[in-house]
Amino acid sequence: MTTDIAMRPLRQSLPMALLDARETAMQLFRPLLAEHDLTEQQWRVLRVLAEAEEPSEIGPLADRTSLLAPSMTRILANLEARNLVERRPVAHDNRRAAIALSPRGAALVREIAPRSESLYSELEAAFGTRRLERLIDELRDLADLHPGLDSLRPDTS
Amino acid sequence: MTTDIAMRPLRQSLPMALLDARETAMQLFRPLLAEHDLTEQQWRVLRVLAEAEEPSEIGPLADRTSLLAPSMTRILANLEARNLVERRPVAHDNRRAAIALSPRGAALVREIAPRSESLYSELEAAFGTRRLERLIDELRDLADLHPGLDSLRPDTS
DNA sequence: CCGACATACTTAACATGTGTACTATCGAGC
DNA sequence: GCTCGATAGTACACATGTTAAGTATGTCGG
Repeated sequence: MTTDIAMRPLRQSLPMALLDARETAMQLFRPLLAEHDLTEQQWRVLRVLAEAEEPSEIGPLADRTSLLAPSMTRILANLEARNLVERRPVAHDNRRAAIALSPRGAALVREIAPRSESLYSELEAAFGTRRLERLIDELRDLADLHPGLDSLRPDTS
Repeated sequence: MTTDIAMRPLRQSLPMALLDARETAMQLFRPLLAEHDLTEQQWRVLRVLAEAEEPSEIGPLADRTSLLAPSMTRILANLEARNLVERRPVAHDNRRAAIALSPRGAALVREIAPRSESLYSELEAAFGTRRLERLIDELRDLADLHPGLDSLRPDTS
């Protein structure tokens, strides 16, 4: 045939398996977030701010939410406009800005969090709590390969 | 504190672990695709068409690539404009269209595929071939929960 | 036939992903 | 104080994700 390539079937590739698994998991949570007009990413930001319990600068916030800086800029503009977060200056450095949950944002987190945890429990029940734990450990190990994999890329000088 | 929510740390949540793992894996492949001005999604489409060896209708193509129909419409418009795929009518049904790899698209797949497989092998070497295999199996099982999880969602009638 | 319903896309609107470029500020030397 | 390089964040451009609405065609009962 014209093509005749020896390549792994797409279904057996890791990136595709990760994508499909994630999509399955998120379908469980998306309706809950949609009730409050939150995207998955907006919810991640609110969650991290709630965990932090104190204002976070934008860079570290992007790291902890696994969002890129340009996305973070837009998301914060959105959340700020809805009065869910507040932006504050940082002492002695006018480049930086710190973000804190507003009272309204904190209230929203308090409302959603228990329902989110409840859905998560059902996921654990369906897949197995221990099994899910082990799966997450494996995924974390894989994600931690990141620095090592860099050296395999062709453009590494 | 104002917030004081009992919620799983974001780092230990399955969706976040899946996201981070996927990002790590994709960083390995993105430079290769970028050399040919292909996005990850465009590459998935080309790959599936190459696997199929015959024209695929748009719906099934969207399923096999895990892309949504609106994304597929835009991606196909792009690939068609670059002469990488061709659109053909389907007999006896003018709603449908079939998509096939063009000669140029097939050549591109032949060029990229071996290098992609080579990178994948390095990933296997770094994480462990058997271990990666088991991980993918677990992810597939998780993705297959999908129909079962639907019944847990609040809007199920 | 024909009109209600279903099917296969497509379009539209808004949000995020991704790479690049830009601005403002900061810090270290001089 | 000034300059150069680094850092924090933003702006831009294009592609995709996600949901809802729209369009064309097909199918089936009456």
